[in-house]
Amino acid sequence: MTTTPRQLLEQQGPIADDVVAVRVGDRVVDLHTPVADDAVVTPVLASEPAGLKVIRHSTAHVMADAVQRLFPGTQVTIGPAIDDGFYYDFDKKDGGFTDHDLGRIEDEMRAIIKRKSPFRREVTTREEAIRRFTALGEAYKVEIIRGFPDGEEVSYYTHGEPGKEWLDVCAGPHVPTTRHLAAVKLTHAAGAYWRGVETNPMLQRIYGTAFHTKEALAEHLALLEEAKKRDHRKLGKELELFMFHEYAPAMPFLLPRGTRVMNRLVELLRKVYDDEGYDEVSTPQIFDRRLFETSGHLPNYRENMFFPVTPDAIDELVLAGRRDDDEAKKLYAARLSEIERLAQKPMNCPSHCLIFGAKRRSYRELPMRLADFGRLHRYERGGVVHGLARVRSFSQDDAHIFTTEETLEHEIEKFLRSFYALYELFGFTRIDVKLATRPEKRMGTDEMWDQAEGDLARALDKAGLPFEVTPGEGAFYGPKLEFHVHDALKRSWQLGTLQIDYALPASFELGYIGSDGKEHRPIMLHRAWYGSLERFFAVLIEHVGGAFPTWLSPEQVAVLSVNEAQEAYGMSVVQQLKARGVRAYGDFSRDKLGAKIRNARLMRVPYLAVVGAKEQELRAVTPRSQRDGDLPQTPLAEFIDRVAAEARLPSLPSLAETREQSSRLGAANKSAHPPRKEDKRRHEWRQAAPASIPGRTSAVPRSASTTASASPRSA
RNA sequence: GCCGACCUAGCUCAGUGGUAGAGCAGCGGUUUCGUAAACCGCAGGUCGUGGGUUCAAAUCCCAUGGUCGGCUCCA
Repeated sequence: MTTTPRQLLEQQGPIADDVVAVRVGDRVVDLHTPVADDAVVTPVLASEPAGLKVIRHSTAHVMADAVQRLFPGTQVTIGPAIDDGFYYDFDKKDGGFTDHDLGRIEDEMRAIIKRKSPFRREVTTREEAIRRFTALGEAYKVEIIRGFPDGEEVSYYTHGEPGKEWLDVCAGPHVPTTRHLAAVKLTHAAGAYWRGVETNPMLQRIYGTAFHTKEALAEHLALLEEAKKRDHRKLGKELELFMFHEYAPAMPFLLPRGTRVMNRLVELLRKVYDDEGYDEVSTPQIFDRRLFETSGHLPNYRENMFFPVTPDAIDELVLAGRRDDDEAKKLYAARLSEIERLAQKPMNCPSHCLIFGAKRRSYRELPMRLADFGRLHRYERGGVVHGLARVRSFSQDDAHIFTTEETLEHEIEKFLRSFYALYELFGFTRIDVKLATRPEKRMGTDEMWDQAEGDLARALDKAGLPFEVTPGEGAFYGPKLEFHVHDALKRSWQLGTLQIDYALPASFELGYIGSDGKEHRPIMLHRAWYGSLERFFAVLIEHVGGAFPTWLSPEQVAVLSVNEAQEAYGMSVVQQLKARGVRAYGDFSRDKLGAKIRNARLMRVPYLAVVGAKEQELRAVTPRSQRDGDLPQTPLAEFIDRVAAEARLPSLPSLAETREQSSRLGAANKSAHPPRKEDKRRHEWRQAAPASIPGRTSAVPRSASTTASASPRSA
């Protein structure tokens, strides 16, 4: 094979400037990699995703080159293209890279790019490559090459002026020359373990991004800025939804406005629970350790648990420690173990097993669905906590379903249908499904795991849901279905989950009497739709940019007076709204109307109702909607009817309706609610389905220039 | 937990060895005003905390808490 794609393309005519590689079958290769003489090659353009990937990977090489020029002695490791850019990991002798360093590196990269040197590919033997990189002092590269099978060819790439080429082991492909690297930006530096293993040395990673044009790069950076404005931590502070304090790190305080939203989220679920046969329970926070020995949490989950200690236990330990005789040493050891006598619950499942096991159960009681909004505490290491999305104290829409083999499949189906109906209601359309299989640390037999993993995979197939298998990521008691949704900055968070558990019913020796009069063991499902309420709240805040739909909003109407003469009328408007269950407040301060509007808009109040002299006289209001802007003056009674209707808790479509939906799960952007019958007047209000969240259009204030761009999906 | 950065008034941020600042919010007054910020004044900080260096520390050094970006780990 001596023919290059460049030659093949040239036979078809001159090669366009923006061709960075070619596609041969499924492979993307560069223009100078030899291919079969009769290969069918199609150009890969700089602007298409595959082309951008080539550009970014090539940029990573140039960055590594720049780093080694500026910081001699720094070793290179790996540097792949990733979703929105690339990174390269370095072993730098004296600590990490500063922001100042990043600027210098970027300048150096521009200088390298300006020289327009070609990327060249060479092939050598494994042994020769090892010799070559050993001579360069690149220990990590040598380790990588040693990992290749014996006798395998090794390709490497160079760029740069002759005699000063920069060299990297690499499968490619790369752009023809550095000329194609038009727009480059280094974003941040961070530590990363070599090969991602915590016990390996910490390397220094630089993240960057690159595009085919400067305009595309600028657009991407603007998008990131826009996304940062939706960060739930920022909005949580601005909108007074929640706060943190260093006296309770990573444990959120939900403020009045945030609590109102959360309560609505829970109210909605309680209604669904009623429809679907769940029974809510409430269980203790602190247990004797024996519970978690039985459940397997102590052997498998201890590192994530808090252990409360009584003052007696501490005092006795201190006293025993003060004495210095043999008996005291024995006493001390005994007291020390007492310290861990109590444990704060990290999950609800053990309590629910106790409830199930508390009396003789009949098959007639199954499926038994126990729901629990109880607060959980999990010790999380300092570096992993993240706003409301990863906390140490949280609650879940947790429920455990005790079921028979026969009804298991039906229960899973029911879970999936309601899950998708719920998420569609909130406007989440991009949901990644993962099937997490048996971890190393686990309970139960392999047969149980085979069974449970198979059950879940079959249920997904039956629902027509594409999913990814993540081996070893399951819970210690059973495999998990995980439902992941992205935040504003495209970080993916697991929200809902469904887990099949054969292990805990066995550990707790749970049983029920079947219709045959014999004792049988139930199967347990652990399930949550929202997952952690706090995390769901975080993702929801970012999804809607702080502008909640009316039914969820902490305040639904702000009544604004034009001047003090309307205060009495305004107060009566607020009272009448409240009487109809609408969360309303009045702003009768001496501010100008413009200022009142600004304040209410900043707090994302869905409806403003302006009352001036005209409105007072006509018993009317002039509304303005967060979503639709100014609305015509409306009689008060009509306004109240309208808002009260929109403020009501939405209902999930019935199971029959969702059956149809579940067959098109993942279909984008369809409203859960068909448009209602509208009369003329309603039409003026530009009715949208009240329950669906307009995340893509009005989630950020209208004044923002790139309204749609803040959506994580549109990037 | 690891690597790096950051922490100044309620919030957003200036201030890099020599007397702690601004805007907004708050409070007091003036203004009564029609769709995104009226005007004047007042008050507010042992510069996260604890040590150290120095004649002198918000500023330099060490420790510690918290936060942020990643890594690892998870709802």
